[in-house]
Parts: sequence; structure tokens; C-alpha cells
Amino acid sequence: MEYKFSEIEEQIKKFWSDKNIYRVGDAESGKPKYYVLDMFPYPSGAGLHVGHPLGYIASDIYSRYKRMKGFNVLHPMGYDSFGLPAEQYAIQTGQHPAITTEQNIKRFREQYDKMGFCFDWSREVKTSDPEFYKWTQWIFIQLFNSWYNNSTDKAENISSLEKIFTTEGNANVKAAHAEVKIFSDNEWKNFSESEQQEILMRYRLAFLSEAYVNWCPALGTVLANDEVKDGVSERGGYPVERKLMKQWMLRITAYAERLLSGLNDLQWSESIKEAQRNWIGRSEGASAKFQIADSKLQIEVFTTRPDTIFGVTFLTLAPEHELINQITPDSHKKEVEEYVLYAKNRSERERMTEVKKITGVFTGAYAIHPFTGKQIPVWIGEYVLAGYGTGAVMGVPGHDSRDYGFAKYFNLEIIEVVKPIPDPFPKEGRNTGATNSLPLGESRSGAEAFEGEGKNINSAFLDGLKTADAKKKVIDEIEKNKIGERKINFKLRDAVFGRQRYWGEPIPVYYDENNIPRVVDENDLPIRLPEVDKYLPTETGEPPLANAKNWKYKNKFEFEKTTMPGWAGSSWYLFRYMDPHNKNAFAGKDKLDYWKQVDFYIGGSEHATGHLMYFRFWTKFLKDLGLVHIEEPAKRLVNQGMIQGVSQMVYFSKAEMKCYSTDLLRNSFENYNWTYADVNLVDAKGNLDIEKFKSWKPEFAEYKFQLNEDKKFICATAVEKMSKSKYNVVNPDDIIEKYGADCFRMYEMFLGPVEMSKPWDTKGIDGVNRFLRKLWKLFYSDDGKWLVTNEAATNEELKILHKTIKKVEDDIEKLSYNTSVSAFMICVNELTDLKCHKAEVLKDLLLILSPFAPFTTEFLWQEMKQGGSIVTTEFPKVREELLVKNSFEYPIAINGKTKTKITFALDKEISTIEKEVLDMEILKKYFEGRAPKKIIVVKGKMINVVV
RNA sequence: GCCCGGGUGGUGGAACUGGUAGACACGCAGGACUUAAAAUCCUGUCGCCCGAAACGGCGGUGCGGGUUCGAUUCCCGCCCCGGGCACCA
Repeated sequence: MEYKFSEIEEQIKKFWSDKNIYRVGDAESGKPKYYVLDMFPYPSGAGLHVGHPLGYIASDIYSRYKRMKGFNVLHPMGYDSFGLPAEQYAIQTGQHPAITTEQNIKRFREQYDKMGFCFDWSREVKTSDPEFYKWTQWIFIQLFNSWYNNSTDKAENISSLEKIFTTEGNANVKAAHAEVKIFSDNEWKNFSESEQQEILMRYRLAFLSEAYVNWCPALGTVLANDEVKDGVSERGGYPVERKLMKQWMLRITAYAERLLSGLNDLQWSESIKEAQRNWIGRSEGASAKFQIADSKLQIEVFTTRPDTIFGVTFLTLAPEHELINQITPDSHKKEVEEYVLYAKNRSERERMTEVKKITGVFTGAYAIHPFTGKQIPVWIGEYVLAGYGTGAVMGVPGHDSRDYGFAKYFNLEIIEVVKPIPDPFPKEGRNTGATNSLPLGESRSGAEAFEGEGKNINSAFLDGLKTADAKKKVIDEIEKNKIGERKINFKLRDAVFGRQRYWGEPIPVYYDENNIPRVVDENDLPIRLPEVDKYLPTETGEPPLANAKNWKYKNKFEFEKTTMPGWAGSSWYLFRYMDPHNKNAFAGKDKLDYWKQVDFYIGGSEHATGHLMYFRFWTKFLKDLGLVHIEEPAKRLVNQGMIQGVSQMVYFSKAEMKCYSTDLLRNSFENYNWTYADVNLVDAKGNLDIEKFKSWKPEFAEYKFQLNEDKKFICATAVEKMSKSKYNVVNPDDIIEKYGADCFRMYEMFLGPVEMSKPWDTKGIDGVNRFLRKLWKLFYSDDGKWLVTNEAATNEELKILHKTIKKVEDDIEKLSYNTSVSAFMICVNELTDLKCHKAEVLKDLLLILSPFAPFTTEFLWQEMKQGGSIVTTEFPKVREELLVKNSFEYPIAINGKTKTKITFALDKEISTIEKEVLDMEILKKYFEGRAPKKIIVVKGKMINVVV
């Protein structure tokens, strides 16, 4: 019988679906749980390319393996189906994004099914489904109704805060909040309703706030920080500018400390953890207030180097700083206003690309140094960011490179206050670890700012102290004199949550008769996305939802018109899979208790600072409310690498109207132009199908094609990202059609470690294809006879089998799938050599191979009449006793170079081995008459003789 | 600039915790089968040198040093590639 994978796949697919084999139960299964999750895909119109399934295959193998190991495995799939592309398409064509999205989901589903993934589709979720976004809105309401209590270090209901305000005011409240004035209980009671609500808004975890946001005019919406890369939008690459806008935001900064410390215990890749640490950007230091001369005003700065305070020669304010107007004397108003205007009109992009450019202006005002009493000038500079710290810095040009650059440029005073301590034990050729340290005796004059640690000079009471001690001492002084306080700052900013877009979850907020924002009643959820006749903003610049007719809460109140960002639904979806059809809660308590958290999460590293941050934030929030019992959503995270494309290029000369086979050009490429050729027009050996190329790119129809000596036309290649525009996309459907799903799955794994990026090269797939055919031949002869016998297996055969079981088991745990595929190949090669067709061996081989090649193994399992399904059968146990070795072939090295091999029993005395080795005749010639100095015997490893 | 990864044959990659570098494949070369092709099977395949062959010699894991009986693996200093962050006080 021939190996006809497409028939097998059809038959087995039906077998599984008839048996409902992938249906996953909950606690009643009586088994320990294991939760494997793939990152939520956005169903794009392009479908999947060969790179996407990499992670899915890896998680699928793991899920199948865990299931065979006795776990109740949850391995669900769904869609993050709100998003920009469908909406952009809607704007262009008028087609409702829901329709486009549905079509794309259908296509994704077809592709998933072909690959034989063990998803339990009865648990499928879609973020754009009202049954799903009802709970996204519900969580938003909880965020709105919560504040973060820094004393208990958790989120609490806003009512507890109101109670405190009523009994004692806000003076002693430790909370994450925007700037508020201190008020007493009586004052609170006398505030109007809207004043009270205005204050509460400054404490809520979901809040409306006026802030500088990333505005993207081309997309017509604001973006969160992680959605902006290099000053342009991550999606589409459109310019982004800073704009002051009233926006819904989430107070993720309240969780900064927990988001940071929680990283330590996670089994995530170091690079992702580092990316998150940098993004959170915790720094310790102090705030200090500088009095403005002849004024009651003070300017507060934040610094991580309070020990350098005696080196302060100026202050710099961000152009957006709110005190600028008040401190600037009339004499300097004009220049200052001009400068502020200039800075304001510079886009984020310009600012970023011109980082080196130094700009600034003197305000005309002076501040008083809190310790020396000296007057120092107050400047405005673009290098100071409004959103970080206090928006003002103390200029220490001696010990900060930016301050140094600024001072040099504007000719401001520079004072040295920290001297580096020379390394007393300099190690030759070694990095001492100290940054910027100078060799002993070298002077610092004319050098740049020294940013390292050292000893204080020119610093009054700090003189002679080492940096760490000076910091401590100066902060004590600062606090004692009420100049400022010890402070921790974070780079992390609150997340902009509203989007001026149509295709997203409506924010469940309305505005009452006093225009106070209120969340809707939970019983009114979901607030459905209304129909609109066009998806663009209104003529008055309102978001698309303002186009909806008769869309009012309780028929009279205006709804909020912005929608939630793409990452809203994906911030909590892990819980919905546990209980996807629950009508009364986002997930039932019993389900949450059983499934707890994701044990194994797999997805791309591009989500390091976006999704993975919000995902953790929402989980922590839900935990604070007692709704879930876990602090972190995913214990172990693996980032699959990218599968790159191999682009094919044709070199040509326009003048000659001629294309050249690449091997003819050698080193003269620069004299020619090139153009992409679709990878599908090039055969496995790099040979271009010229006729097809001509009809694909008609502008080359009249060109001559210069072939090489073998009468071939060879394309140049480059490894690049797989993308439509590079014509290097390989579609998994084509591969599956040609080689079958099992072969596709195994080949993707065989390509290399899951975490690494690598180019897709279809050529290599033949190796895996041959392997599957060889496997088949252990079961069927060429003329279709069933070969499997019930003969007892020999020791040698069992050894081969159990060696493979052990290897595969270890490899799966380590996700080293490429080496398990090798192990299978070795096993089948060895069994083929022994002509082994014994059921005893083959049955276990099928079992261990089944997570990789589920279709073929299930088919053969059924042919072997083993009963049940291979999917639900137990993973075979290694019989270690078969693998015990009693002798070892030692490599014998002379001075570390292997010369020969000798076998010794493993329990042989080392001293006996030493003696025997030294007496060996073949080794004598290597000694060249010298007496061996030393012999090293490492049991079971090797022997080395030193002469 | 800073922070993470990574660099091994023509190609993808393997090598436990410092112990035989190049497993397993692809490709290539040669051969068998065939009228022929496909498929399949066999042999060889890191480089150089000697040789009829060797279970001969030398070199070799980006480069230069070091530690060690022994280094792809550990340490120091560089180079290159990929990714992230980027005036964060």
C-alpha cells in the first residue's frame, strides 16, 4: 500500500471529529491541569504564511505530549478580531468590518484545520463578539470603580476612598493618582458633585485626563506608547505628533513596582524580561525644590544623583513646563514664547532624529541653590521631557553628559564635584567594570562629564564621601530641610485607552446631565457597537461612533464616542477560554480555580512591551479584586523565532534590455539593476522559469535572458522578512498539498530550535518526506503487504526504541524538537537496517511520534488494531535497564588530541586502566621516547595522556 | 550610544555540567536498478598535506589573547549580524 497522506489526513480528521477527540473537560476529568496558550492572532486578510505556524506546531506538540503524560490539557484558539486593517478596508470599500473579519476568520480556521492542531474549538472566542466584549467592558467598569491604595498595595473599590475623604480628607491617603490639592473632610463635603467627581477621576484606574498623547493624523487616532516605533505608528508607519487631548487612560503606573518585581520569578526569556524592565524604567533618587529668586514659586526637580547637587549651575525646564509663563520676566517673554512655540511644533519624529541637536533658551529667571544660596539661571531645553519626573532637571554639567553638552553650547559654568576613585588593583587586559574611569594621575580638565561613581569634592558637607554615602547623606539633609524627599521614578507612562476609531469595543461610559462621565449599569452590558453609515470621523472631527443615529444611553445620555484599543480584549482572554460560554461572569469561579493560569505561553517577541505588559497588569488588577487567584498570567513564555523568506532577484541592464543569470556577473553587480522574482517562479535549484516571469512582469517581455553554461538562469537570493512586497511568501497550504500536514509539521520543527529565526527553504523538506516513507515501509511492503508481526523483539531492537523514547522525551521538555526529529530518523534508519517489523517496537514508536505526525501515526495505530485513539493513549515509559551500558569505548588523547579508541568495562578500576593504557604498544610512537608525565581518566568520557 | 540574542562545512543545524567538533538532514559527486526518467538503494563529502589505503600528519567552531591535562563551551579585549530601547535626569 502506498503512503497517500491526503487520503489518510481526510480519513483521520473525520475519525477525530466523530469521536470529538479534542473536547477538553474541566475539573471533573480528575486529572491535573495543564494550560497551553498561543498568542491571540489577529485574523488578517493575507492568511497564514509558512512562518506563522511555527509557534502553533510547537505548542501543539507540547499539548499532545502533555496529554499523553496524563494531564488534562487546555489548548484553545480564538481571534483578536477587532483591529485597524478591517476598518481601513471598511473605509475604502464601505464593507462592514464584521463581514471582512468573519471571512478572514473562516480562512484562518481552514488553514488551522489542515495542520491538524488539537484545539478544542468548542472554546473558540472572538474579541469582537458581544458575548466576549461584554466582559471586556465589564472589566473596564471595575477599573473605573477602583483606585490603587499604596498602603495595602492593591486596587480597592472607589467607595473606600470616598469614605476616607468624608471622614478625614485626602491628606493621609497614599494612592496612585494624578496631581490633587490637599483637602479636609469638611472641604470634601462642601465640594459640588462635579468637583467631587473631578477629584475622584484623579484616583480612578480608568480615568479621563488631559495629557500629551501620540496623535496619528493619518490613522485619525491616538496611540499608546508601545504602538509608536521611531516616531511613526507601528501599524502603517505614519508620522505621530504630540497633542494635548482629553483621553481615557489606564493607570498602569500604579502597578509599576509589581510589574517589575514579578518578573523575577517568571520563566520567560531574559530578553523579554529585560525589555520590560527597561520599559518600566525604575530609578531611585530624590526630588528637590529650588526657590525662584524674588518669587514665591518653586521648581521641583528629580535626580538620581542628589550627591552632585553642589555641581548644579543651572536648571532646565521642559518646554511644556507649566511655570514657564509665571517665572519669565517681561524682558525675556518674546524669546521664550518663540522657543516654546518652536518646540511645540516639532513632531516626535523630528525630536528623535535630531537628538544630538542642542536647543534652548534662557528664561531670565534665577533660582536659589538650596544649600549654597547662590543664584543659578533657569533655562528651557528640549532635552528635558515633560512626561518624566517633574519635567525639570538640575543642570550638573560636570557629571551628566546632556547637561554638559547644554552647558558647553550655551557657555554655562561647569563645576567638578565627584572625583573618580582609581582602581587599586587594575587587572591587565581586563575591564574594571567602572564606567568612564580614568587611569591614575590623569587630570580631568577638558574631559567630558564624568558620570561614574567616586568621591565628592567641592561639596561642603559631602566632601570626601563615596557616591553611595553622599547620596544617603544629602537625601537626609534634603528631607531634614524640607527641600524635597527620597523618590522613585518610573519611565512607564499611563496607557492611553481611547481610540478615535470604529472597530473596537465601545467604552461603557455615558455623560450625565451635568456632563459628568459615568459608567453604565452592569445590567446594560454589552453596549453594542452601533451601526454607522460611514467609518470616518464626522465633519466636526468627532470619532466615527458619532455618526451613529439614535445612539443614546437610556435614550437621553450621550455615550462616550471613542472605542477601546486593540489590546483590550487580549489583556484578559486567557480567562475566557476557561469558561467561554458563561453568561454570568467572565469565567466561573470553579473554572478559574481549576485552570488558574497559563502554564506555557508561546508567541512572538514583538509583544514584549505591549500585550505582555497589559496582560500582566489586568491579571494583577483582577487578582486585587479577588476575582482570580494568580498574580501572573503566564508562568513560562517562549518566543518563537521568525521564519524568514528567501527572496529571489533577477539582475538586468535596462540599456541592454538584457537579464543575466547571477553566476555570470561575479563581482560586477553594482553595474546592474535588480528586481524581485516571485519565489514560486524559481525551482528548487534557483533556476528561473523565464516564460512565467515574463508574463508575470510584462515589462520584461522583450528582454533577452543570458543563460549560464548549464543553460540555466540562476537568480540571486537574499534572506529577508517574509512579506508580500518581497514576493517571497510561501504558503503552508501549498506545502501541505504537496507533502502532507505531518511532513510540514515535522519539517518546520526540523529546521532548528523554536526560538531561533531561520530562513524557509523548501528544498530540505525532502529529508522529512523520505523519513515518513521509510517509516511507512516498516509497516507495508512495496506491494502493499502488511509486514507487522507479533514476534518478540530482540534486545537490540528494544534498545534502539528506548534510547529514542528517552531522547524524545527529554527533547520535548526542552522544546528541542529539531533534535527529536533527528532521533526519529536515526531510530527508523536503524530499525530498517535490522528489518524490524515487530508490533512490540512499532507500537511504541508510533506513540512517541504521534505529537509530531498525528495523522500518519493515528492511521497506522488503527491499522495495528490497537483500539481507541492514539491521541488519548499513554506515552510509553522508558525502560532504563535496557540502556545501562557496561563498557565504554574511550577516546585516547595525547596532549588533548584524540589518537585512538579502546574499550574498557565501566566498572574497571581507574588505576588498572591507567596502567593498561600506558603499556599499550600503539601509543608508544606518540611518546617519542618521552616518559608520560600524567594520565587523566574520566570515567565514561575519555582518557588523556600528557607527555 | 545602551541593553539583549547570535556567529560552527556549500546550506539548515548537532555536541550532556569543560571531555571524540560537524550528529541528523539538504545539496553535491560517483555508482546500482531502469530503454529512459521519477522513485529507491549504496558510497563519498570541513580544509590542506602524504599516500594504494590507513582506525596517517597538520590546521580548523568570527578575530586576538588567557585559564586548563583538555575550550564551540569559562575569562578578557575586539569584529560582524539580528532584535529591542533611545535626550528617562
